This record gives sequence, structure tokens and C-alpha cells, in this order.
Amino acid sequence: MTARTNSPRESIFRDLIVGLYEGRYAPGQRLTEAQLASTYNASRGPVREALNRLEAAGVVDLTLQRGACIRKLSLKESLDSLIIAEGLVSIAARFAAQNVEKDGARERMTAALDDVVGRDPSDAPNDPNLARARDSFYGTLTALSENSQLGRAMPSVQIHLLRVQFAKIIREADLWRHEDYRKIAEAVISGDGDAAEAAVHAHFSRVIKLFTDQLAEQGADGVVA
Amino acid sequence: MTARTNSPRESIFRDLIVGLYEGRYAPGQRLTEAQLASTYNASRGPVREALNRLEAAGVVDLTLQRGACIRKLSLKESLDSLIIAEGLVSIAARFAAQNVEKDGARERMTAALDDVVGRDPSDAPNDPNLARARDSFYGTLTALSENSQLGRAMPSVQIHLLRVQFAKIIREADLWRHEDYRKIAEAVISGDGDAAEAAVHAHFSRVIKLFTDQLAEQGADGVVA
DNA sequence: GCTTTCATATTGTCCTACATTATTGTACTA
DNA sequence: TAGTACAATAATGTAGGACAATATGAAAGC
Repeated sequence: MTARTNSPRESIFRDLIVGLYEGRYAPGQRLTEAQLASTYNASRGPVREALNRLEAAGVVDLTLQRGACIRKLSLKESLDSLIIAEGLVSIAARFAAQNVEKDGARERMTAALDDVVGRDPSDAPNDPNLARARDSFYGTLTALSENSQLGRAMPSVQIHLLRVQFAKIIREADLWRHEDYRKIAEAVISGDGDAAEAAVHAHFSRVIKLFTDQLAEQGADGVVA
Repeated sequence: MTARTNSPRESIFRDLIVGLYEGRYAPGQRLTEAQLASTYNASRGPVREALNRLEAAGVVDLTLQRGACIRKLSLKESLDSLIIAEGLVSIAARFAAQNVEKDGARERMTAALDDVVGRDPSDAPNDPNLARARDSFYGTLTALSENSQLGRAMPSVQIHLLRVQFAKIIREADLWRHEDYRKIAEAVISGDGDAAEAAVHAHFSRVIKLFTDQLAEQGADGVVA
């Protein structure tokens, strides 16, 4: 809608994120400018611009004179991101519920929910399609909230990164996925902002507790490099 | 602390934000690469990289084939930013209160408060020093919260931008500045997370109400270009 | 085994060049 | 005079080459 996205800079920026969701790029992976330039048939200029934007988005770690690697979150950073995500998704859900009478809001919410729960709970937790469906669920919530700034603040990519890195920790909470998401969606669809917020809180609390516990345990064991 | 910041890219990035706070750059202002390059004695490469990062931070609007200008927020975008800021500052305040026993936390909070309230309430609302003091107050809150991701998500620059643009609207709420900030700081210092959150909510509610009203009024009048 | 030194690779920046595109001013027409 | 077509100008987006500064890893020396 807004812009032609054929430009190298855009392509690289988008494909790196898509590639992250598809598993073509993994946390910690080193990215050299030359390699990216050759991969995307671009020169170093656009590559560097894309990397700068990716760093600002929190996708990439840019160390001076060392270059870029896909960001690798610590447990603490992950927990911090989850806390922020809870706050922002709460806002999204509350306003989405407020706007649920508009247009095809209910339909979109229902579709997004079906996309997430229309999968076996025992699916591979890092299945790219599930990741996309999850992202789309939160994306729908954000879109329905009609807050133009939520997308910028929401740490969606970080959440994806931490899911990839700490799949083991999250697995337990993922068993509630269907139930949690359904409750959120139903609250939104019924226009009940308070219930929507509560449902979001219930969902995130599970995950946050797992990370808090893990962090305490790690702290007791001593820090691992 | 972390990096030499003498590099052109860093200098440009930082100085543009500083210049925004000092009034050297104003919302809507056009920025051409050549002009920036000559101003900072750099070539176009680093300038473009800085601009890309500034766009990701929401400081600059980058239109394809048209270049950059300092972002100009609409009333709606401003309101959206305020809503997000309320959510994130609430989180910051709650956790800051939790951590208030640590180190020099109380001292830092007190100092930040003094810096804001140690000024006449009738100060020029856009006084650069006041703007910095305000930013420092929220910065302290964020720092004390010890959430490593809050800084990334917090729309601090946007808040500054909207303050500059809509100084008139905000003026009324600014009369409560001393009282509001004092309540937030006292709640944090006393370690009462709930009270801190409530104080933050009280403060933002004033501003948000002004913008909501203004937006409704503008909607009634018909849109103004 | 540990440290030092050196070779290599990569980044950060500069420069030039040029196609593409937006903007602007001008001339022409009705 | 108003409005449109068009050309001149300016700025962006990208390519490609060059080089200093620096990190990384390997070889050499103790």
C-alpha cells in the first residue's frame, strides 16, 4: 500500500525477519555484510542500512567493529520482553474489545483464533506456520485496537526469538495455548475489555512464572556464560 | 560506557535527538542528506544509516524517494503514544518501587524529582532544560525498574515531539506537574508499587483526556489539513 | 601450556558515478 | 487568466572501488 518494497534495503530487512520465523536464520548466527550482499544481490550500502534498522528493531546485535549477529536473548532479557509484551497486549486487547463492533472485526478475530487453535496442541512448538499464526493472532489484536503506535512498541520479534531459544521452558505453558487464546478472543469478541485484559494477564502469567522460576534457579546455580 | 561514540553515524544519531530537545530541530523540518553530511562533516553513507535508525526510533519520517523530515505527529498518533507511554511507565513505576531498596535508588529518584519540581510551574513549557529534566525523571524510573527492554519500547522521543507540537493542549495538565510527579516519586520511594501505578495513571489520565477531547472536537469540526 | 606477534578478514568510512524519481519553474494553450 | 504539459533541477537509492582501523585466529616463541 504505502511503498514499493522491491528495494534491496526493504527486501533484506523483511526477508531477514521472515527467515527468522522460517528458521533460516537462528539466534546467535553471525551475519557478514559481504555474505548478505551476495545473498541479496545488493551492495554493502543497503545491507548496512537494513542492519541498522534491524538493530533498532531488536532483531540484530550490532557490535562496533564486529558486525552483526541475530540477537540472542538472555533469560532476563526474555523475561523483560515478556513483561512489556503483557502490558502492551493488554492495551491492545482492551481497545480491540472496544472496537469490536466495527467492520469485520469479529470475523477477523475469529479467523485469527481459528488459525492458532486449528492445530494440534502437540505440534512442533517451533513450527514456522504456528509461529506465523501466533504472530497473526497478536497482529490482529493490535490492528483491531487501532493504535497506530502499538506495532512500533510491541516486541513481537523478541517474543519469537525467545520462543525459539527457550522452547523447552515454554512448552509447559503452551499446553494452555488453545484455552488461553480462546478466552482472549472470546472476551474481545464479546466487547468486554476488562475480561480481555484479564485473559491476557492469565496467559502471560503462566509464561512469566516459568521464566521467573528458571531465572531464580539459574541464579542459585551460579551464572552460566 | 559501552562504545566510542565518536563515529559519524553515532554522532548524527545522537545529536539529532539532542537537537530536538534543544529546539535546533523542529517537527516537520526537512532533512536532506547533503546538508546533514556537510553539517557533521561526514559522507552520505553514515548519514543514511543514522536516518534509518532514527526512523526506526520514530524520530524521523522516511518517505521513499523523498527523504527525511522530523516526524510530525497527528493528534491521533499522539494520543496513541500517550496510551502506550502510560502502560509502559506504569510497568516502570511498579518495578522501580519493587527495587527501591537497592543501592542509591531512593537518592536517584529524589534527585530526578527535584530536578523536575525545582522549577517554576509557569516555566516555558518547552524549555529545553525542563524537557531534559522530564526525560530524566522517566529515565530514572525506567532505570530503577531494571527492565532492559523498557528503553527500547518506551516512546520517549514521541512524547517529546507531541509536547512540542501540542504545547497549548498540554499546558493545562502541566499545572499539575509538580503534584503528579511528586506523588509518583513518593510512591516509588515508599516501595508501594500499586500506589506508584495509580499515580502514573492519574497523571497520564489528565493529558490523555485533553487529547481525547481535542480529537473529538476536531472530528466534529471536520478534519483540518 | 601460555603469551606474543603477525596475517587475514571485516567493518566503518569516504569517494565517485549514475539511474530513478519528486519538485519546481516555464511555456504553451484554451 | 487559469490550467496543463513539459523540461530543468535537485535529491534519493544504489553500485562499486578504495583504504584505514580493528577484531579474529593462527603461528611462533618462551
